[in-house]
Parts: sequence; structure tokens; C-alpha cells
Amino acid sequence: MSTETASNTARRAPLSRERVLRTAIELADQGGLGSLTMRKLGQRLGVEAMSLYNHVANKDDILDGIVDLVVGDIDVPPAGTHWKAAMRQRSISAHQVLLAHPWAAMLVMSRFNIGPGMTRYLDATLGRLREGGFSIEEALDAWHTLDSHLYGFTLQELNLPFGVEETQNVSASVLGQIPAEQYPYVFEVITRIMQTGRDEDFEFGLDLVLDGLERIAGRSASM
Amino acid sequence: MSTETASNTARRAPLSRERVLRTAIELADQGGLGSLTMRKLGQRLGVEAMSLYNHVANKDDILDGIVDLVVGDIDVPPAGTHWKAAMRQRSISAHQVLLAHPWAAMLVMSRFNIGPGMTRYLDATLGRLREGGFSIEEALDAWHTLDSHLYGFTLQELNLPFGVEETQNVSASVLGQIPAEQYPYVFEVITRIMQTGRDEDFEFGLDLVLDGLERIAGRSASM
DNA sequence: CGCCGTAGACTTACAGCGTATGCTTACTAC
DNA sequence: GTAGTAAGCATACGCTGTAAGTCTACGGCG
Repeated sequence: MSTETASNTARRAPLSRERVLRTAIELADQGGLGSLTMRKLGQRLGVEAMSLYNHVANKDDILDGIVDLVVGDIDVPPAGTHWKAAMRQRSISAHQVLLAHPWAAMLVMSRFNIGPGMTRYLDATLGRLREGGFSIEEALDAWHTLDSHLYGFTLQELNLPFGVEETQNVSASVLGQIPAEQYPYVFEVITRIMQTGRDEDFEFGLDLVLDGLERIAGRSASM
Repeated sequence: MSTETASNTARRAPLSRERVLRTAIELADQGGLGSLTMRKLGQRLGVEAMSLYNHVANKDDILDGIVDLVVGDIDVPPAGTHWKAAMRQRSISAHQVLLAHPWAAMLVMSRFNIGPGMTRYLDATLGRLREGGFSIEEALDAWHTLDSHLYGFTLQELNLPFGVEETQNVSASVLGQIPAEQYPYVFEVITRIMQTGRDEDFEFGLDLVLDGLERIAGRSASM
């Protein structure tokens, strides 16, 4: 009896903040943010919900933690990279990471969080811009604009129902609800999407912004 | 007794979907999305929570409904407006509306919803672009990029802690947590923000995108 | 007049949530 | 051994959305 409980605890890998957060990411990746509850998380770790509180402060702490871990996965370009290439690479990497963890974009946007992952990400971004000749104010504007596109685009993308391949069925049902004569342009666009499918292009807007930044920063188009 | 209950029901303005949704917007405006619960909503309407279900399907229906009402408040430019002016005006109006209802941006991004307000908004957007010479694909890309900036920028703006005026205190406390030698650029930027305060500029990125669209669409720079 | 169908408000109840509080257990240092 | 500490457990509370069933007031009809 006492040996059984002893072996139970011994057999179980010890909990840790790291393990809690990694498992939380697993859970969110598989079932969405809604299925990330303290009870389910504990269950997956073979532990009661309340035991988690020995390693994390509360659920908000978990959310902050997993956001920072995910942000830490974004490739940031090293010092010396030309600012435009750096921003392009960084944005594309961030876009991929956010698509891999569909819950993450919304979380990043809905909490103010400065963990190591976020700080590293931010420092690399601002650094490449400053090295590229941007003033502090220009770098702030550029960062803000690049991230607006990144988050805005990704959220819209994730928000659309179903995957790209099923769009046509959904469009058809949507089309039925739209009075064609009242909203001709929506009608036209949905009809087109039914034929050709969805095709959002993250890099279209990204290059628009990058080219604009190059023109506005004026100088140092080449490093 | 019976007269009292009778007068109670008579005295109370009758519930309706419209009244439920308007009150829900009030509640969310005042206390954030978190304080919009069925019980509180019923309470404010002088009714039990379950009575609301006679007028709305469920809470998701309420969320869809208030998003659509808010989107309906966005000024959309009439046919005939030059596409660039139209997109500029529309984006700025949307930005203002989303700031006036701080919970709305996140809701718009987290659900797929095609109510009358959204359809009207979308049709006007696509319409002005198509009239301005954009092909269907170009109009889709342009719409997507403009809205990415709109939602991404607004969400970042709303996400920052506290109002613009209190930023300097917050920055100071954040600065204390950042190792200056490890993250020099973050350090530099926060130091600057402490001095001059926050100053995000929605129209900076907006004009960047608009100018880029003008160049890419090539033709019809003037209507 | 009485009756009755119906719409809408009410009551109760349930499962699930985050987490405060107070145990019990296991291990480490002396 | 024994005391101290860290960590897991059990219980309980208030909150959420909402399913299910009940009550009541009103309009139409005989």
C-alpha cells in the first residue's frame, strides 16, 4: 500500500514548469484553446489539477508561458543581415509558426507579455531595423506595421472556416444566403472563390509593406 | 398579487432580439467581454437569464449579433468614390469604431460571421476596388491586406497595457526586467518610449499599403 | 362569458470551469 | 528518529452556459 503509492510517485516523471507548459501546448494544438483546462492538463500529466499550481501561478501564467515558448520558435535573423531580408525572413517564419499553433496568434494579441522568447524576438526585429539605418521612431513604426500585417493576416486566415480545400462547399452555402442583386460584389467574389478556391497570399501584403518601408526610410536601400 | 405580477410584465418593455443585443453591447463596452454573461445580461434587462433564450439562440448567437451591429456602424463610401479615398476613409472609420468597442476587434477575428452589417461592409469594400479597376483577384488581395493592417494594428493597440498617458510608468517597470546588455535594442526603444510616450500611427501603415496597392494595380491611379 | 392554444418568462438542475483552502505524503538534513 | 519542506491530493465555492420542465398572461373563439 505505502509501497504502491511510493512507486506511483517514483514511477511518474516529476512535474516541472517546463513539462506543464509543453503539455499545455500539446493539448492546445490538438483540441484548440478551449480544451486546455487545468483538469485536462492535470489528467494528461497523471496528476490532479491542483498539483499544477505547484509549478505555475495560475492559468494566465500558463497562457503567458506557452505564448512565449511558441514565440521562441520563430527564427530571428542574426546581426548583419540586411534589414529587408531580415524582416522578410522573420515575418515568414513567424507566419509559419503561428499557423502551426493555430491558437497562438489570438493569444499573443490578447495579452501583454514580455517573456524571454518575446524579448529575443523583439530585440532581433528592432536590431536589424536600427542597423539598417532606421531611426528609433522609424523602427517602431516599421515593426508595428510589419506585425500588424503578420497578426492581422494570420488571424483572418485562421478564422476562415474549414481548410482551403473545403472552401468551395462552404462558399456555396454562404452564397445561398446573400441576395445577389443587393450585394453584387460579394456575390461575384464568392462565385469566383467557388471556382478557384481560396488563395490568400501572405507575401503579397508583406512585400507591399517592405517596399513601402524601403521607400520611406529613403536611405540605405542597400546595406 | 396577480395584479402586481401583471403590472410587472406590463411595465417592463418587451424583450426583443434587438434590445438584447443592444444591451449586450452596453455591457461589453462597460465591463469588457468577460462581464457579458447571460445572467448579467438578463439582470440588466430585468429578466432571468433563461428568458433571453426566447429571443436569441444561445450566447454565440449574441456574440455574432453584436459583432454584426458594430460592423454596421462603420462608414462605407458610396459608389463613385475613388478607390483610394474610399479605402482610406473606410479603414479609418473602421479603426475608430473598433476602438470605441474594444472587445469587438478580437470577436470579429475569432468567428466566421456573415450578417447584414458584415455583408454591407464587404460589398462596399470590394465594390469600390472593382470600380477602381482592380480585378477580382487583385480586389481580394487588396481587401485582405487592408483588413490585415486594420485588425492587426487595432489589436496591438488595444493589447498594450493601460492608456497612452500611463505608458511611461509601465515602461519603467518593464525596463527593470530587461537585461540591457543582452537586449540593447529593446532597452533603447523602451527608454525612448519612457521619454516621449507611445505614439502609434495607424495611418502610417495604412498609407504604406494604399500607396503600394496603387503601384501594383498600376493603372487608374486617378479615377 | 368561459376556454384554450401559445408565447414568453420563470425555476430548477447539471456539468464544467478556475482556484482557495487544508490535508497528506515523500524526501532530505541533521 | 525527527523536523522541515516540497509537492501531490481532496474538498469545496462561486461562477459559467444551457437543457428541461413549469407557470402565467394574453388573443381568438365558442
